[in-house]
Amino acid sequence: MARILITSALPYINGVKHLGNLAGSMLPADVYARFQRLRGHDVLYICATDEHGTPAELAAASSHMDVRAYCDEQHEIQKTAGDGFSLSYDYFGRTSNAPNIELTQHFAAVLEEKGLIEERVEHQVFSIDDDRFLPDRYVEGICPHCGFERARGDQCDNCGRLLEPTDLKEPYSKISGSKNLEVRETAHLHLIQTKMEAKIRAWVDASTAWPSLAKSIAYKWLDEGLRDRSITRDLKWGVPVAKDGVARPGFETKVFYVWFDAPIGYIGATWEWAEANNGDWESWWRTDKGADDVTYVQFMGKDNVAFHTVSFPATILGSEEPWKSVDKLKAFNWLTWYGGKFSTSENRGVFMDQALDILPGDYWRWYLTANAPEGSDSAFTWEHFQSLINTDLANVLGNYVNRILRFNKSRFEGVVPEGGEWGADEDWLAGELETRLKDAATHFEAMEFRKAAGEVRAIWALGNEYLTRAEPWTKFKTDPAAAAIGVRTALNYMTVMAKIAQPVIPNAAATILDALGIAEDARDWPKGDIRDMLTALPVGQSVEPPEVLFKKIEDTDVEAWTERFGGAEG
RNA sequence: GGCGAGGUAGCUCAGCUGGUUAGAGCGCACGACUCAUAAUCGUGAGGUCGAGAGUUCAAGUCUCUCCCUCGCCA
Repeated sequence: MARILITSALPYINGVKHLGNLAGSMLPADVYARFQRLRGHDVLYICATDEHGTPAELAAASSHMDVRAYCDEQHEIQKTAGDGFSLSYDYFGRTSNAPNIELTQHFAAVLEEKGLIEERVEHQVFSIDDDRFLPDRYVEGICPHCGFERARGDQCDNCGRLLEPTDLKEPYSKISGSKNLEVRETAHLHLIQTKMEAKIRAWVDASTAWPSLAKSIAYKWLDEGLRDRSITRDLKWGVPVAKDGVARPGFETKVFYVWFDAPIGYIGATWEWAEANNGDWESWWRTDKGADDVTYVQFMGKDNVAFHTVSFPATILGSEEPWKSVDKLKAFNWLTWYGGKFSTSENRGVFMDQALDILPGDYWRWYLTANAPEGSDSAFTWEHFQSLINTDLANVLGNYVNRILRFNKSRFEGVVPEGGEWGADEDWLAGELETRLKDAATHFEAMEFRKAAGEVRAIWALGNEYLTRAEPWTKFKTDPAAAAIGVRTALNYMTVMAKIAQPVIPNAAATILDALGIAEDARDWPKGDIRDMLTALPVGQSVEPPEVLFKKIEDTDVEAWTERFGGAEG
């Protein structure tokens, strides 16, 4: 039994995530976690909301809420949405909670001891009316180069030149529009990443279990040269710049910058899990305290790769403490909406809560796994969604369950029938299943989700092929015993179909296993002798057809959803 | 504008370090079957791999140029 630590990129607190976010980190992490649990491994799947930073403050302000209260509310909303998709976090924590605050302050202190943090004075724009320092991109004004009127403080959208906020003519606050600004000196802590470059490069070189997408992004950053980056901000909402409860002199009104404390949240959330479950978080994160046998797997979208391959490692490696660092890293491309990006304002795309309004989580889980944006960006379309759901879930899987259970009910009184001899058809089925089962496990293990889903689908289809060969409905007329072996094998096969479906569509799989009377503790990934697998159900056991597993998506549904959420014309 | 990703059957995508008749699923056509959610099973027709040039005995798979799409910086 291996110990596997799994984290999904932390969703930002600001609003419910859309399907692309789900597809690119939380869902595949969950599928992988479920698969590894079924394999009997000791899995810890951790996620959390990333709560600090200016966007959270502004969103709270526009909702006329205290930031903490806003985050409390949003955290619950995201937790609920995750539950709706059956995301099986062992813990869904918060970067604003005490463990993360303590850890963030700890890392800052240790990094400073190692000479990797320096205090430097910067000039930043302060908005008197907003009563706050403005991040560069929240200052706008006229570009000194091209005269564009809404240039940002970091760069001009029109001519593309990089700018400093102080370059802008007639600058104003993007937050309030106020022109009552001034430049103030403010000291900030900087992480001296330049000193870490060689160490990080060596670490990246040594990381073999990363896909090319992750490696190339990491090298791109390293090749361009790391920069020393500010890790504090003049904000109220965040991890206080303090040590042992005492604020650093001159930093009483400053907090750590969100990019520094967010990834530490993986560890913080594990600590939260430990407190809630009487667990030992250090045995997962400290290689000197038992984590040396842990395999750590991270899931993220491609926008997050640099933070996980360079920035966060700078923190971890820089501390020179025995922290666990990532072993396997799975990065996803974008799920696009008809080839373009999801957009709230333009009514393009579906958000997690809306998706659940329409259909249960399993439908989405199947589509997003079978169509995961692994090798390249992948386009969501209603038409594609409709065809995958109807074919794979309703017709191939759902109909199989229905046809065989109903046939069994009308011909064999709804119990696993007795009689008949294992024959050539059963040998054929067992042979096919043996290879496909291995392939499916291999693909799940390798985190190749499209291929894994494809193999699962192939195994489902195999059930229908077997029935075509066995044709119990024909044999029943002349030789009920011959029909019985067909039905009995088909029922046993259904247990395999459902068990391997569990990582992707856990609820539907549970419904099927319930119908077959499979005990909760007997639902692990199928293993052992194939023939045993296909003869395990006790003869005489009652099996009842469940309600329709998956309803079909009608053309009228697609029309209505296109109208509501956008589509080809959106 | 800079950077990145990509352009492979009607659609969504696979194609590792170049090498037999370029693959899958969906869709489509035809056939079979009738237990089942008009479901299922079988067979088949569809691409010369964005365009051009080059390297090579051999290129979708390497090089260059161009066109287009998408994303990030914004």
